Amino acid sequence: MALSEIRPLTLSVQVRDMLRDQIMAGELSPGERLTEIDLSRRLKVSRGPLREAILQLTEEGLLVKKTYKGLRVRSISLRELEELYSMRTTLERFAFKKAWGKKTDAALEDLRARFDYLEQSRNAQDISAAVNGEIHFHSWVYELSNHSLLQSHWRKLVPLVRIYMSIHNRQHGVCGVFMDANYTYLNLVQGDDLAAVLLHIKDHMQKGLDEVYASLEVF
Amino acid sequence: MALSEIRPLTLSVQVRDMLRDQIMAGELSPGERLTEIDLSRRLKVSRGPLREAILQLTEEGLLVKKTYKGLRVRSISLRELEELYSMRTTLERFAFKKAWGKKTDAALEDLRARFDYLEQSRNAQDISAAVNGEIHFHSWVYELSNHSLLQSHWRKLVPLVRIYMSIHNRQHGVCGVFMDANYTYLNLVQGDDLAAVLLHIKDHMQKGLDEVYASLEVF
DNA sequence: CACCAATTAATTGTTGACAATTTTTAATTT
DNA sequence: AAATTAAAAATTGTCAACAATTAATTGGTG
Repeated sequence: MALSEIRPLTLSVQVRDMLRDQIMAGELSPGERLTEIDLSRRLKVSRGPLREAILQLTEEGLLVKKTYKGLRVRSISLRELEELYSMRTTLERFAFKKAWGKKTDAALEDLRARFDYLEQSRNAQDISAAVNGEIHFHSWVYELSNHSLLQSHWRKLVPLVRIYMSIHNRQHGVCGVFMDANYTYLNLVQGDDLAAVLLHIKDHMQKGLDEVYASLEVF
Repeated sequence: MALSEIRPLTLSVQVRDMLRDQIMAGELSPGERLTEIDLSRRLKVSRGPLREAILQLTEEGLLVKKTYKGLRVRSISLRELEELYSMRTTLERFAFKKAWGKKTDAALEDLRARFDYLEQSRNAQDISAAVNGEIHFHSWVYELSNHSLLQSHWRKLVPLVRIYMSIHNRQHGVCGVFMDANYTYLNLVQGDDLAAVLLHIKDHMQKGLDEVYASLEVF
């Protein structure tokens, strides 16, 4: 078994992860103005590592920064929503093309396990766990593709996906038609028809987009 | 005319751009170990903004950082090369699907201008300008697609593309079969057959990959 | 001479103070 | 009272010193 090297947890990565969680949990609302001084006081950390954390979250698209002006939690627009879904469709279809030849029994067993975890979290009404589960479920194909550049682009997308999912879940509750689509997804992937999977992804994404569109009408 | 807001040039962005240029010009060779102290002395800047610059270049994939261990200029592998080209194929085909309906005479005129600039730079044997020109030429479709998320993923890819191009050019000189492919590309884009463009991109990328593969044999 | 341990040096991570810039407040004028 | 300007407070950007960790050196031992 290959041990992955562990590195010391620097403050800046701890702060980064902490802030990311808070943003995705909605404790810092979209559009909200943040100040470094306040954050450093609340997190009990000096501004050096805090600024490094902020810089990374800015690159991830969770924060927006303007020189000498300040810092805001990213707010979302319908346009960005549409872009996110079309981008994800493209990458996920590409991932399946790359991964299809690498399917093994063990890999499929892994996917079923991820599905079970997701189902469990949704049944337990645990929003945070459900979002994590959904991400983990859909990460499967990216990992199987064994394409590290593609994986890094998927990781770049994940924070946005999480934001949108948490919005969706807050509006609709954790139970929804999403789960049916995931079930179809699981069955198709276990089958032999790559084209059907690719088609389903397109439909599934479109359905998700329509749902969140409807949620946002309220705003 | 809409004026784009200008922001003060902070040290960290100046340092970031400076370092990126040096890496892409090959003045800092792949695999080379860098120390913050040395860099801060040479750039006459304290380590604060330097570290922010380093962090960003790390996110871009130009540098590799390990906690408490140090910093290296990213080195490249054949595997990463293959990944880069397949990723770029996927994104560029997606961009064309999005952009195809937005083609106008003005946009095509713009593309021709980018082609002319590229041709000029190559004829002048100016490697740096040629790489810039190639990037600018291929950025056209991403800009036309009007898909900002896609554009940000393309920007994420650009630094790697530049590295590979500069390697290619150093081995082959600035004149090569690339230019023929670009000419075909230009003509196809001016035509009406989207499918032909998509197919050409796949072929073009494969050709570029094969060429660079051959270059790397020497190593 | 090779090998190991302890010590020293060098490097990265963190901190608090200071400078540059922006925002807010207060005073002044019309 | 509204608008303008000047002072101040607050915030972001930068710096230099200190702590934590790693790499290099030295000295001893078989």
